[in-house]
Amino acid sequence: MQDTIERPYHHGDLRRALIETAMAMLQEGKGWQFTLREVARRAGVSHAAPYKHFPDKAALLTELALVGFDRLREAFDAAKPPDPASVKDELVAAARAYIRFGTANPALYRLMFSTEDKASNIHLSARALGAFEVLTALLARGQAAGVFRERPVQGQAAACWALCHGITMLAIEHLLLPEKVGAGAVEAALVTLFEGVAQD
Amino acid sequence: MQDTIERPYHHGDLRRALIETAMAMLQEGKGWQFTLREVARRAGVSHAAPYKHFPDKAALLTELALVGFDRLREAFDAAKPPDPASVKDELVAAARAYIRFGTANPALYRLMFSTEDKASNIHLSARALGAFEVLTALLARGQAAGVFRERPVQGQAAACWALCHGITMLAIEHLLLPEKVGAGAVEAALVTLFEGVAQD
DNA sequence: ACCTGAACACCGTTCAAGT
DNA sequence: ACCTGAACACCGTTCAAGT
Repeated sequence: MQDTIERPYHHGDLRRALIETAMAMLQEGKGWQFTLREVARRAGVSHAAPYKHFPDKAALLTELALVGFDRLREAFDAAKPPDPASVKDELVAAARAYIRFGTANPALYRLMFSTEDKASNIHLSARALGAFEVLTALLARGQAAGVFRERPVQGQAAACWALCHGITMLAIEHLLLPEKVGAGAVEAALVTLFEGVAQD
Repeated sequence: MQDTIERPYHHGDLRRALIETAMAMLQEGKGWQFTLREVARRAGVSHAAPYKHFPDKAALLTELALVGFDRLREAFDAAKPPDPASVKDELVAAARAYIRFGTANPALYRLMFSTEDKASNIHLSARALGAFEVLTALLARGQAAGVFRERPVQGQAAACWALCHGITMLAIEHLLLPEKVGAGAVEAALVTLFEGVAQD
């Protein structure tokens, strides 16, 4: 939106500005291959300034991924159906929210789930697995209610996560095009998943 | 294995040598971020020589991905159960072979399914969707035999593909660690998938 | 405490020139 | 036809020096 911001010698909050600028560039197209030097340029500082706030580019990417996981959680919360809802509806809503988040933010989603270009994935896996635990809790409730098949929850959760992750990734890479894979492939895939999870 | 090969001014088959060297470097660790200059170095030619065989680095990456799809198909063929086998066994074998291929060749698999760093994905999507068609044929046979639920095959195939792709990707990124997600999460996830596909 | 400017060791890519 | 060497316009990262 805005171009270089006018500022004094000291940028008020350069760290935040760098994150925001980098996030904008990430979404803009070329993925995480944006240039640290251009981030600095857009933020209106010298190309060396970012190194006072991040040890290297990988650290900035990690920061972006963490923001991504926060936003994913917000998307979940926003998608949660109003209170008296069946577990099944909750699962459906969560799955749809997940896929929508990923396809709406392809570069960010890819970054969140790729280790090869980021620093210590320890915080990242922590957040990813946080979401995973919400999922297992949901499935456990469904099993207790007799709505879902009684299977080891971890495996059931892995199936749900993997299917949603897979759909999201394939959609991002334009491999679920309707003319090849059929219109509504996403919806249909979810049906098969739910038939595997739900009690007959 | 071997270091720089001795050769005369004209490398016998530089194109093939470049592909092989690049593939080795891809597998070696740092993913597709290997350097074209180092590929040339290892192949024993100047850093400009590759440009006589590939327009740019993206083209070489595309070539590697194509080789990857060929190898995936070979893995499928090798995993196909001996002739008098149930469709169900065929599906199980194919799924396991798929996941094993991906986890055994993480960098290659990632490359095969990421558009952002490669040139024209048209040949690539063609090969990916070729595998997809094998899958739909398999599912159609299963439906005809009354073993699988009667659902639009494209959607059922999308579910199978997405789940396997998701498991593979998550495993590659070390997010299916047994201590977090439970031992045998992969097997368990496949069970849930098959329960969604198979007729009760 | 925070930022700059010059410098280092690299890239990918191009192109005239060599064999 | 195939390859080299120098050159261009970049990177990420470092570090002494400025404010």
